[in-house]
Amino acid sequence: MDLIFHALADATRRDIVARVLQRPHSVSELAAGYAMSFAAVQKHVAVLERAALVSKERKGREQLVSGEVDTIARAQELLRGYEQLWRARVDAIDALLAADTSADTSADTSDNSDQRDRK
Amino acid sequence: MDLIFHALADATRRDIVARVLQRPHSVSELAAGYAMSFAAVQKHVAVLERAALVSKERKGREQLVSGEVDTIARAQELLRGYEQLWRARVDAIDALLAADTSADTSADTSDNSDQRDRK
DNA sequence: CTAACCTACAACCAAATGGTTGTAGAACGT
DNA sequence: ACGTTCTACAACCATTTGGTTGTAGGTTAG
Repeated sequence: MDLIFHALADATRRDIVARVLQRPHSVSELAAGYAMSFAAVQKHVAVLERAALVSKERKGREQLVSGEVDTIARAQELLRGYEQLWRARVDAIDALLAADTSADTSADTSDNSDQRDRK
Repeated sequence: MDLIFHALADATRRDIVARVLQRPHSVSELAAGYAMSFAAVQKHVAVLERAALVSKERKGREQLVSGEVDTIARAQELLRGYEQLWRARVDAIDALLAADTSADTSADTSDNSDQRDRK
């Protein structure tokens, strides 16, 4: 997972991912689009490949680079999990507030409010 | 965006994010959970703060660190955009295949296939 | 006031990153 | 067979990163 996010933490690499998701590109085809040496682009592709965000496939003398959407989905699910953690916290606060505003009708509300701060 | 993904490319920092999304923690409270010095955890928090993934708020002599869910949502949307690019490509291929199998009925299908490889 | 605690920041160090150039091997066109 | 093209990899360099220790400033407790 470290590899995935590290690979995405660079604008050039994100641009490469966006390109090869639309259609496979050869390495030199990709390199032509950036103001840096061929070897530099090659290294960026290697970083993406190490993170399984792209895959290379020999096609004659050139190497076709394609995007791996499954890996992107995995990263997305992790972020979604974080959002869920946050949502659970907000829901707990809301429940607490709701119990507070209707405290005059029910006698004791402390019996069901202690399962939210469990570690 | 570089800052966000770079900040998430470390297991310790991701763990910190998960913790403070559930409830705010002080820096020393966070540092107690990891096998490294206080200053190291402080640096990790600084990286997360620079990426706007967490925010600090003075509370007496300690500093409360909270998670910023909006920034997480922004990163998630970027990944979702990548998935959309991929999906558009697959749809185009499907359309191409569908046109291919029914090619004997329609004469030419190449007139509307040139707006997808624009830069 | 003094001691203990939480935080901030600087200096330092080993290792990784992001770029360069150069060399070398395969595959293709003529 | 030969030159060109595409790719891989090594060596090198400047900068950043992730960790350490040490010092110093505020804030709370006694």
